[in-house]
Amino acid sequence: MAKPFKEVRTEEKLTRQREAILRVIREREDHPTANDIFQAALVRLPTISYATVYNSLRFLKEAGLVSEIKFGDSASRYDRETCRHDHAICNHCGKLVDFDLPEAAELLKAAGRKSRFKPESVHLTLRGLCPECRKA
Amino acid sequence: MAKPFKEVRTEEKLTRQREAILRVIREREDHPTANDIFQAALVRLPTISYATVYNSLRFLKEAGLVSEIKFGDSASRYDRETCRHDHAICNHCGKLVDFDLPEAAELLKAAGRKSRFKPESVHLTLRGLCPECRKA
DNA sequence: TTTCTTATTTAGAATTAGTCTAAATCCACT
DNA sequence: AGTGGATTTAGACTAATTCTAAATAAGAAA
Repeated sequence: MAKPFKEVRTEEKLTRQREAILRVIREREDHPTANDIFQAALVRLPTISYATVYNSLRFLKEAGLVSEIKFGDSASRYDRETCRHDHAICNHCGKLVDFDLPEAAELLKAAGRKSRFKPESVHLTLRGLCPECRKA
Repeated sequence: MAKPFKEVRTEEKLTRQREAILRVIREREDHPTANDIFQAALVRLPTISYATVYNSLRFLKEAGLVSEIKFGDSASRYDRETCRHDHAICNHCGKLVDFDLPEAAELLKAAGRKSRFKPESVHLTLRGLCPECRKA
C-alpha cells in the first residue's frame, strides 16, 4: 500500500537542506524531535546547522508538508502526516501514536457550543497504556 | 455561590510559601504562569525565590490542589480547577478558557478503541475565536 | 531549653529548546 | 564575470525550568 504523502510542488523552493529534512521525516515511522532530525540530517549533509533545521521545519510546516506536534513536556515532534488527527501517549513508555476519531466534526461543534468560541480546530489527546505496556 | 475548592488536609505540609502560592492561584480568575505567580507571591513574601515557586507548584499539583496546563507554546499555566475539563484557546488574542464536555466518558472509550491504548484520560483542546474576538 | 534530624527555602548556576544575528554562500539573471 | 535576493551557517542569546549546595526552619528527643 503506497503512502499518499502530499506532493511537493516545484514552485516551493525545496533546497538541498529542506529536502533532506523532509526525507528524514518521511522515512521515519515515529515522530522525531528537531534534534533527532538534526542528527539524521548530519549524515547526509555534514555541514548542516541547527538553525537550518529549525528554519526548514518552519518552511515545511508553512508549505503544509509536515506538521508539528507540541505537548507541554519536552521538545516539539514533527509528523509527516498533515491531515487532522489525534494522538495517544503512553503513560508508561512515552510512545506516541496517531489515530483519527471520526466524530471530530461533531466534537468541534459541541466544543464550540460549550465554550462559546467560534471553533476552528479541535485536538484530542488520549493518555493511557500502549498495547505493549498494558500487558506488563 | 461558594466556590467548592478542594479542602486543604492538615497532614499536608502547607508551609507559608506554599499557602501563599495556593492563594494566588485561587484568587485569580485566569490561568497564571509560574512567573505571574512569582510576581504576585513576592508581594506577600518579599524573599520568596523562583525555585520555591516551582517546588511549591509541584507539591500542590501532587497534593491535587492545583493543576498544570501545558500547551506547546510558552510557559505552563496553573489552574485552581482540578476536576477533568477541557480548554479553548483563542487564535486571535490567546485567551484561555475552561469548559467541560459531558461526552468525555464516551470519547475516552472511542479513543481507546481507535488507538488500541488502555485509556486513562482524555484532554481536548479547541482553537478558535473567543466571543470578543469573533465580533472584530 | 539544647540538640539532632529532616524538610524546605534560597540564590544562583546549569540545562534545554528554540530564536536571532550577521557574515558567508548560493543561485538565478544580466 | 557581476549583482541582488534568498538561504545557510556558527554561535550568541533568550525563556522556561531544573538543579545544586548552603542556609534556615521546624519537629522530635534528650
